[in-house]
Amino acid sequence: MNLITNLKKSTAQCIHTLYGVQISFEQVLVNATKPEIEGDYTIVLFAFVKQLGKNPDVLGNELGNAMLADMPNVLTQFNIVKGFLNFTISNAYWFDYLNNSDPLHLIPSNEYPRKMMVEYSSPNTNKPLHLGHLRNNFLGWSIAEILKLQGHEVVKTCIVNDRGIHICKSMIAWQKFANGATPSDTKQKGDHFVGDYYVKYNDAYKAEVAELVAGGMMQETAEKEAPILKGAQEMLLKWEQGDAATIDLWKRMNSWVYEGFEVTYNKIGSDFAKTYYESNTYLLGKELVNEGLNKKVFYQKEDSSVWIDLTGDGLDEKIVRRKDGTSVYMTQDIGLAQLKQKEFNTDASIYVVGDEQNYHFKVLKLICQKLQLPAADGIYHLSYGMVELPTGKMKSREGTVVDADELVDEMIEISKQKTEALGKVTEFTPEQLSELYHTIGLGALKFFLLRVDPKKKMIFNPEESIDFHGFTGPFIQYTHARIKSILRKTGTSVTLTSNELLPLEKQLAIELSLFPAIINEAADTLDPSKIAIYTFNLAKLFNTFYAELSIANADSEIKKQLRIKIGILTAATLQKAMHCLGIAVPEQM
RNA sequence: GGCCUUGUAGUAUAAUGGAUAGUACAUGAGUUUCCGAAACUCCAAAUCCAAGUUCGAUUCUUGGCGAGGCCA
Repeated sequence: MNLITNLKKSTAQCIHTLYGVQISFEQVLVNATKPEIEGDYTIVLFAFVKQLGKNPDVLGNELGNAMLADMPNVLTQFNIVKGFLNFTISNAYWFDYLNNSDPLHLIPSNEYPRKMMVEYSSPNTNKPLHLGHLRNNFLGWSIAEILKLQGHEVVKTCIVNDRGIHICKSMIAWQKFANGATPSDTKQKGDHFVGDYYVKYNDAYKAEVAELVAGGMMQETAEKEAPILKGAQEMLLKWEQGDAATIDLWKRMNSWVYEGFEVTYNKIGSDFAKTYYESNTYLLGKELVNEGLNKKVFYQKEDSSVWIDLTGDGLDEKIVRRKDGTSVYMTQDIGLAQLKQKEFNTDASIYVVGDEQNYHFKVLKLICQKLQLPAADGIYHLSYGMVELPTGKMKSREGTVVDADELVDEMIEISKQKTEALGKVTEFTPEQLSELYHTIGLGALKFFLLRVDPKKKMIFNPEESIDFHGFTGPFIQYTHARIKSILRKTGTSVTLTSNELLPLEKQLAIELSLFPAIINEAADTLDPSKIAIYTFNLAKLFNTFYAELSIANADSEIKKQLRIKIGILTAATLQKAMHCLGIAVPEQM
């Protein structure tokens, strides 16, 4: 029951009755009319002009009149400008829309709910979360909420990269340099504590390499022969053999990291129905390789390594088992995909992973399809761009990362300062205040990371603090708080009686009516930035409306009732939309 | 070397092939006796280059230049 869809259908229908030509309603282009031109919605005629061999003005007139007759209660008039057919929508339509809209049911219920999995976050247990992880976490959480709002069932999962040579590096550094120290000894968060040893490993490694080179060794050889690297490699072997002491140390250090992660996840609001650990899943997929060989999806080379030939699909040949029988990342991922499918049986599975793995996921999906794994077609890669510094890529090895915990704390601190400076919130308890600072600080941060198209890489300048004005989270939070403040004074029970709408009132009704379509678009394209942009436009429009027209002191009681309803719907829409971005909106700020 | 992504005002961003390329920050000029100024109003400023397809190209195609990534 969406107006734009109805306009498209009517267009297709009228063209059919007028000229006997069948066109699909989806190819009709309907836009919002430019503000300078009279009308609300515009149909672009050019496409049909050619197809029907008609002059645009003649076609526009015939089509316009036919559509007026077809939708008499909705359309009041039309005009034609240079091949654009502009319709004015009746006030009665918008009045009905406002009158019938329920702030608790802004999104129509879904006739085809599905079960979807969103896998996101993917932390490493050798370092704390950084800004790139935040983008990942916010995107994953947001997509999950958007899908939920559409009525789907969503399972959030996380795969933790808790094994491998990089983990052994921080382990060996801890053995060598820590003297048995623990996070509680140094009063550090466990993930930061372990991350520091990862950095220490790299410092020691560099020093050892330099020393070997000074002793006359070739740089390349030195990089392979550094004792601390040898130690880490040995440790990995022991880990794989199940050596008790190694496993103990590994468990101990990982538990420190998980304690730290939990604090961060709580603070930023990430949660998971199930967490998978690579240490449990890295051997998965082995039997799938044999199965693939039997099905002739894979083939074996003379050295007994196993491959898949994807050249027919425009890709390369890809190895799935090395000649020594060990598996590769791809094999594990196929195995994990199968396991997740067994455990949750979802219709679709969305992986939130950086764009450096675009190729990997293309291959993963293709292999799963060729192996005919169930739901292989439902694999989607939500690919997002790197967050870079003005100086280039962030590297945790070199300590050039924007730490997630530090950034979050800084944002909370800034929101505290700004709130105190404005001095508007006076009767809050200390607990309420600290919750408010958290809401605003995280709102600014989340909005900042989600307002950009995910696939674009973004540059973050730590020197410039994240804004609180303009296209930002706090701007929208402020708009919401202001509406709520007014509604507290006017009350929220309303009866609408008049069809008359001023231009700004109508514009708001139009903007509000777009919300369900925006949610669908964001879900279809896996792009929360669509919602951020919409939310900003709605808030901005309301602020203009608010500056122009009084609500509580409206000229008449009729107008007051109408504007209160607009306020109620705007606040509810802002709240829902922001929730989709993982951002809370305060009642006061 | 092969493949993928990307290039819009000083900066950051938007635009299913459609009207005069939208918005924010920063800059400049204004708006508080009235519902919350974290707000509102106004000024100035941009599609990397070249060809092609089209009634129409920021968008599609090809080539060049720049940035980033993946596979060896």
